[in-house]
Amino acid sequence: MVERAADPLSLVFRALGDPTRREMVRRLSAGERSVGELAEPFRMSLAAASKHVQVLERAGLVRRRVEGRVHRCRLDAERLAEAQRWLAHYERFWGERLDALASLLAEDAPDPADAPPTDPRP
Amino acid sequence: MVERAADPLSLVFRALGDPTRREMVRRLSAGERSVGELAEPFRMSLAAASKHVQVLERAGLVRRRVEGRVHRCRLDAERLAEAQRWLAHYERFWGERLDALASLLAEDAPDPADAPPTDPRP
DNA sequence: TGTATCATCAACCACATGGTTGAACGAGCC
DNA sequence: GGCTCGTTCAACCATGTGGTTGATGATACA
Repeated sequence: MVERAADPLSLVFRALGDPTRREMVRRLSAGERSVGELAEPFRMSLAAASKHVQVLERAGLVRRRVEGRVHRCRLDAERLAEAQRWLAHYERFWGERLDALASLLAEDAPDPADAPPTDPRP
Repeated sequence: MVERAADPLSLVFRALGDPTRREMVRRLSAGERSVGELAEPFRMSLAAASKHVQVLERAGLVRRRVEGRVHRCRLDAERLAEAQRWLAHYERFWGERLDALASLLAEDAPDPADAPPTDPRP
């Protein structure tokens, strides 16, 4: 096994595949948090929480600003948006309502082929 | 380490965190496919592809109908929609345009608190 | 009946992941 | 200087993941 390229979209989806990290994202959506603040609600060591933050950071979901000895994290929603755009291609399968939304989106992000995103094959 | 509850949303995001499986989802969006057909584009054994299909199935993204000796798979988009709804709570972070879409959605799925989804804490 | 076909299962391998503890590092503060 | 605080690092452990090969089980077909 080799070739573990880890494309950005996979990193994002995998990062969101853990409830601890989703909760961190949720709390970051209310504003900046230090690593310690992010760790606080969880019954786990600070080191473990720190690793979760690193996963979010490597996925591009979180940016960090070191300020003295505290690391302040904030949400970077661009990757979240990419994940949502990937999912948006399948909206037509769960209702017309969302479909309308998709075409709204298509206006400012004109999608050449209206086909689902062709994720580069491995 | 125990307690690996594997909540549905985590299963969905983790299932989507692999390009092979995303490509399978993309191909399923064009219609039903047998496991063999799903495996065909990939340079991997049928057994490996079959495991990918099982991951999608356990995540609730795929449903399977056994018909003689072939297993016909089709996309079940409901879980995709759940993932998209989770992401939709963060739309306001990447632009007003999508925000409008979110409020459209809010009409038929009135969100009691307009706060981000509070994923049950571990 | 035999034989090919579609798919899974079982065992295995290498590496990733989520957690721990203890040590280390860098900043602030007395 | 020396202490504390916020955070990471390193080593370790158990389990999950993505792949392989070979055997097995049904089903279709000659």
